Amino acid sequence: MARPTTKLEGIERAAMQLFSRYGLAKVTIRDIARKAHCAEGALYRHYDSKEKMAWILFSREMGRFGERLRGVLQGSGTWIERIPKAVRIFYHFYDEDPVTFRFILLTQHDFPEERPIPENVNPNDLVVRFIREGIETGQLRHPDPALAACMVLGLVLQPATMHIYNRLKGSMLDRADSVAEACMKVLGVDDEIEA
Amino acid sequence: MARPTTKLEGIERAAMQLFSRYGLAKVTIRDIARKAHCAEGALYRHYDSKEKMAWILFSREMGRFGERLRGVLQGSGTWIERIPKAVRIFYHFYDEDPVTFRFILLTQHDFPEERPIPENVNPNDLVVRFIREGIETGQLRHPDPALAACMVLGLVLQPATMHIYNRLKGSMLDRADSVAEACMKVLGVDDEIEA
DNA sequence: TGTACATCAGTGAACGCGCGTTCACTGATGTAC
DNA sequence: TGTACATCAGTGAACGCGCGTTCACTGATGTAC
Repeated sequence: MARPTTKLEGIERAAMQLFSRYGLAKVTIRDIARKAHCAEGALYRHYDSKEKMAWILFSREMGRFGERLRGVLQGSGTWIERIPKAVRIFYHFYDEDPVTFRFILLTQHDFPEERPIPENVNPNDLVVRFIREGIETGQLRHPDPALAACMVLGLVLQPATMHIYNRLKGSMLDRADSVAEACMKVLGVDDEIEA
Repeated sequence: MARPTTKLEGIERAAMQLFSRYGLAKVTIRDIARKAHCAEGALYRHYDSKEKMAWILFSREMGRFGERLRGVLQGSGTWIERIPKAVRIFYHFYDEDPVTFRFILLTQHDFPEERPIPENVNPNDLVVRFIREGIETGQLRHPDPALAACMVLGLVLQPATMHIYNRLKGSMLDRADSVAEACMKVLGVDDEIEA
């Protein structure tokens, strides 16, 4: 983590760190300003309000991650190969930038329904679409793609959540293959690589 | 849902409904009092503070659910049979009392570390213990019980979370067997009942 | 080059709203004798 | 049975703290001529 080069960068970094640790509601503008070493008013040179700032940060980071995930789920390689790749995207992100990952995970439910995550970066939608593709191309049979998507997503996210609360320790990326295998079992595309 | 018979009951019901919908931070004492048709001061005849009230409600409901889950996970029947039973406990609870379920799911991360869920009702701990039992009795081989527990728990909870946000509709209990099957696949105890 | 003006990020004291909480009071119920 | 007192849930106006936000001001940078 390089030192912030502009005030704005410092404000955003401080906000993400505090939000990811304490949640939107418990963090005040003064907290952010103090951590970013600037005046409270500085924040309002860049954002209309605390709530809008939080949303802008959230949607930007969620957007970036969603793009990466989409790149893999709709990318090259066979359909099955993309599953472990996708899990690795999640856990690589978690290991590399835990602050941002936790920020996304913790604050995702704090925004009202008027602020939905765009469909083409929403992980749940991306996974649903991926599973539909698997069904259409005959890689997979499943009566309920929406349910299958939730299950697989929960399978991947819950270990990360538990890592945040110290129930799991160490690298998440090291667990990616193990989790990916579980995903394939759930989807019923377990091709017995366990040799 | 019968009508509340005492003021306290009405306050608690109103609080749970509002908390489960908007989260702890966004609900005010006035909101609760208005919904419960009582004065704001009434709340303080029963609780020291808003925060303590929330914690008391949370730990009570989590405790009740944890007891039920423990009853199944440590109960009668073969080890494998307890898996679908446990999933049904979750989803039966969700269908029967969505307000309480959502309240637990939504507010679980709002309490500081000084207020941990007791180990013998914490679902994650219960599942870890259940999986350890499976390993010890040779029903199951798994290198990492903590990880397996997270995965299975996520598998079960994420569909409920998605139901809250309207990505899934209808009965959750109807999906219990489907989800239980996925759990067994993840754990590697799939005994091909798919006849 | 120098002068005048515009722009804009940043400052931090001040503002004022909203919230959790308090408190003097009420009325109902229970208890002692 | 009646009287005196204690207890306690409930009331709602009032309090005051903490917070998001504002605003007059500063200093740096850019632009026109």
